[in-house]
Amino acid sequence: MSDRQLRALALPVAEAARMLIGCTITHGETSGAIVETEAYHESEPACHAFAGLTARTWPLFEAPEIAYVYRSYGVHALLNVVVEPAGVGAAVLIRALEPLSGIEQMRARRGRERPTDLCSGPGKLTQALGIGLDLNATSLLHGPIRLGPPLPGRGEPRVTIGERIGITRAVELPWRFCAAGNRNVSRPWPPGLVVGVA
DNA sequence: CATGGGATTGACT
DNA sequence: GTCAATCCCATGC
Repeated sequence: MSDRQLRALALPVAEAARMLIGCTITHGETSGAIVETEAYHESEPACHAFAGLTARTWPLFEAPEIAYVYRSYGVHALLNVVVEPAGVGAAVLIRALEPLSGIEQMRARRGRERPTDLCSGPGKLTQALGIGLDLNATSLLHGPIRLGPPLPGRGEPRVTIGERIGITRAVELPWRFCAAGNRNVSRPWPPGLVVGVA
């Protein structure tokens, strides 16, 4: 992570979520570029931290640069980047990656062949990268999971902004960010959902 | 202490 | 389009 990237994690969560588009996630031999994120903040009821400091949510209130990994629907592990200063419950959900390396290992773990089936969803990408609940609250700077800056030569990705997916509360917040036109996003945009491009 | 509900996915009609 | 899997946690009695 560059100094600029590190400072971005202290920004308000929606800003951090947009900055993380294009950054890389690495675990072992597998890695990918982030193409879809969502912001979650303690002030709104879709965020786990809305419930306050509990046995489940405590990592959200730690200093940034650690992972928050939790079990979804009793089945999947979902990966978040904890952001904003310690004491503030906020995190960015990593919803999709563009596979970069270790693709054969991803195929083996996922039981799928097509590259767009490997990391095109928050539960898929943790399976493809071998990220489980045991990595909750671990450092994203020192590993085992590593967060890295965008690949050189790609330029600033165009980012589309819309409403978050799969939630029932605070649905109106425009806190979903996608690399424009990338085929690895978890779901295409329903007509009329896009509210802006950054 | 019982219960309900997901920041999802894949299989199936 | 529908639906089950599966389990931890938050909530409420």
